[in-house]
Amino acid sequence: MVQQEYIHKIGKTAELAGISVHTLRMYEKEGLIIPFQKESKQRRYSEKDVERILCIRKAINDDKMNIEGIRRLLSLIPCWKITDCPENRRKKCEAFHSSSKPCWQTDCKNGNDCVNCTVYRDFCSGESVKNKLKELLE
Amino acid sequence: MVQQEYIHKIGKTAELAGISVHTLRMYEKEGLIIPFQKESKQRRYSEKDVERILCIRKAINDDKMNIEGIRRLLSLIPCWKITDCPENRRKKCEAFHSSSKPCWQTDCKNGNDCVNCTVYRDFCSGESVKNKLKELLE
DNA sequence: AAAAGTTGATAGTGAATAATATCAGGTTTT
DNA sequence: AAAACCTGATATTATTCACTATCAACTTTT
Repeated sequence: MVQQEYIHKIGKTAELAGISVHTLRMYEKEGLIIPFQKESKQRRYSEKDVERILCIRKAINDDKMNIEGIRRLLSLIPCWKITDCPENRRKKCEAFHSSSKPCWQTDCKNGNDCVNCTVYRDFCSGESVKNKLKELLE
Repeated sequence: MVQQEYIHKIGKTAELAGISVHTLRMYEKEGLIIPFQKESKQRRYSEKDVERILCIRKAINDDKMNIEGIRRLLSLIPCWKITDCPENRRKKCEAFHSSSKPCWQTDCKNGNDCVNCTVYRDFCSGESVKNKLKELLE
């Protein structure tokens, strides 16, 4: 369905983002990005993914945050509110309780594919999270 | 009024927190803590301040966040909602717009003394911020 | 008057971090 | 069949980070 947006292979993506392939896989292991993966396990990235990677690099290189800090900041995204996660599901959901991992690194009980989930897709910086809070808190 | 709780001088506080006096002043310059200051400019710390310092040290030593990350995480506290900051005041307030500095490091238009403000006092970790978000988002 | 505090420098240290590189053995894509 | 990918190591690098230490000149507390 949305698969056609995932056009870049990892080598091209790394080139576009100005980093090495290894670093890209590292960001993934650290929970900062989720690529689309084909059945063959090969990764594919969209233009939006490239933007996200650049956003993360900005946080690291310009803002001087470390990866742990970025991950914990993203862990504050109120996924339960954004996805309207019902109370009984929240209770059991690691994502709701954790402040050390973003929801897409947990056992999120919302059946969505995180790659296409708005909670993952729409946030990569403190600014984007804060803006969402302003919206949600009226 | 609340001044009697600020009982420790900087040397004693550093000792209680297990760090050097210099590091304590560094945390202050970095925007992580605000000590009470007498007219003579000498700093005084409460027991709660000591706890806050230990909380910050936990984030650094155990969680491996860096100071920039902690500051930016604290910048997400929805001060405007907590203090019921009216719309016209928000507009002009740096704290409302910034995601790089906590409100107590900005020109917050709420006339409160930040040392005694709940926005400063009640939050020192991602967990405490997330818990507040849960409360405010119903 | 001595001890502890103040601001504002400057310098140094050890550990951690982000990132690159490379190897191996295998699979997928082109 | 060659190029690019995969997982999973290991090693190395340069930089940054948090922190300590020390100096100076001055002020406050005890």
